[in-house]
Amino acid sequence: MPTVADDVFKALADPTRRALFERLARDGEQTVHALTDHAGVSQPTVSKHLGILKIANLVRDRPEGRETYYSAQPQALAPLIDWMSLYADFWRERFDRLESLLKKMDQ
Amino acid sequence: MPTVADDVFKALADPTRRALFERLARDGEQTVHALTDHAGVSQPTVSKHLGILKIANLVRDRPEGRETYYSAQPQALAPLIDWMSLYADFWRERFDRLESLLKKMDQ
DNA sequence: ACAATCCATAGCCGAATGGCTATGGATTCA
DNA sequence: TGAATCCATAGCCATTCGGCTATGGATTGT
Repeated sequence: MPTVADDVFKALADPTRRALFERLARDGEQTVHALTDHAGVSQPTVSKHLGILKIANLVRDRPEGRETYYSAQPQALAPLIDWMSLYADFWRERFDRLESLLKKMDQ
Repeated sequence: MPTVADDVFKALADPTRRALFERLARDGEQTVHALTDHAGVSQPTVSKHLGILKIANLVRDRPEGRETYYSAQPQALAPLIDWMSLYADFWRERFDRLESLLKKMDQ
């Protein structure tokens, strides 16, 4: 059953990609070069990971001259929220807050 | 950055494993044999996947005679919620800022 | 104009992944 | 007791994955 959530789950399954996403979410839009400086892997590897994150809509790119600025798109986490909502009986409070935030941001 | 969330993300990255978890969460505790009947893969493959889910604490096994009953442990999703909540906070900040800005502009 | 920088793509490689069959121990049934 | 069932493990194989270097187009700086 390949779903929409599949790309997102797979994209976030790798620690390097999660770190890239985390950094973009925390520190805001930045270039591939800036990301590479802190990623601990080569620039082509960073580019490849960003490509996978982009397919999952977790990041967005904004080319500007010879540079490309990437930024996080946390709304792309929504499919995960949807999927987990089926099993979320336990942490109901935390979850409700998160979900309503996402819906607000989606508008 | 290998975190606690890593096992959970990796475990859920595979569609077959997600389907197993979904079925256990939806229909409750059941044997490997019952799971195999609906998984579309062989029994050893199901067992292997269950092993990975178990390492991530997403399922629990209860041997009984020659059978083994598995059940879902949705609490194991908590690390994912926690991870995502980091970005919920991030969103709320920005959202709150935007909201207050809009109010100011409205005056 | 030339040199340097940024980044994406291509191509390679070893390790991990997800599937299978074969097997065998443990249990249950006839 | 003997046959059948349940399930985990082992071992195999093809594919995917995550890293690298090499390269080259585009842009920017000198």
